[in-house]
Amino acid sequence: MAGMTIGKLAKSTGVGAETIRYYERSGFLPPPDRMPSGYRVYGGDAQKRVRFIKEAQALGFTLNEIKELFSLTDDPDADCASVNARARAKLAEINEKLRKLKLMKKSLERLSDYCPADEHPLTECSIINYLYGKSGLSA
Amino acid sequence: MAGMTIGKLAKSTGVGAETIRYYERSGFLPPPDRMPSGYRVYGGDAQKRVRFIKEAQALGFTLNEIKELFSLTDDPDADCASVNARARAKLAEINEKLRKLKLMKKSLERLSDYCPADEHPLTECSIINYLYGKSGLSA
DNA sequence: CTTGACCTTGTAGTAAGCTTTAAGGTGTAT
DNA sequence: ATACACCTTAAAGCTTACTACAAGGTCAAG
Repeated sequence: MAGMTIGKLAKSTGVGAETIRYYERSGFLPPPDRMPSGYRVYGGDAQKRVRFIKEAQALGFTLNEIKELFSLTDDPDADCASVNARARAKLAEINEKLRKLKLMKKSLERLSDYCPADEHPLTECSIINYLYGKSGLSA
Repeated sequence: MAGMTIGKLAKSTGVGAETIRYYERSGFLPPPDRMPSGYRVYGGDAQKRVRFIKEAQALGFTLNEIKELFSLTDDPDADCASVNARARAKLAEINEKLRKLKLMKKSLERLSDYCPADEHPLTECSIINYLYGKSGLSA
């Protein structure tokens, strides 16, 4: 597990080596040890941290929010409740996105179902007319 | 309705004047007439076009897709079916986003419900442990 | 010892949709 | 005639999460 180069870490975590360097540059990963040649050397901790990032991203957290989660894990006063609050805040965001997407879906479905989808000219297309504000075509 | 300056058009459509200029620069709005001073002058067509953009954005279309819709309305051979195809393609995209967000939501809800959300130290936090890949809890 | 894969740095580009800045000209109300 | 809001331009900046150079140094295999 010890002594990975950046390429091995990248492969073992499913990201590109450039991404690892980007994470380091941006403060999402701590600067690793170096070989005499200057090559970065990573241990298991780095692997865990990258996996943490990937899992959190899959839950919808941005990199900056993930940095906050890391800060929490470094804070001896932080507790479960503070992490849970972030999870619930993210959940609220996701629910809001879901709400908006469902509205889009409904409108699009209604428009699409109503549209005959044949060779009607666009002046008679209910979708186009809707987009123009339902009051007729000008262009 | 005739003879609006950019500020009036912006106000009447709910966007900023800079946004109007940006739309023009990027080819989403045609270049308007000018007053002798160089001020842009807009009529009702511009208003309709901006509203079209806003409505289409609310349905999830990107500006480039909206430009395509405008091209269709300028194409005498375009018919209802070609517009409907775009609406259905957008619908498919939205459904895919909905699917992913619902997965996130489910995972987050499970993690958050399982977390005691009290003063437990983070080493015992099920959310953090899940993110580190240590937990028996599956998302 | 040579080949080729891998590593280093810094810089810049990508997507999308604006927003801001700087430096200056115009229209109108008092 | 003097404020003051509004207009003009080109260009850069913002956000997020990378991705792609360019120019060079290093390591392992054969």
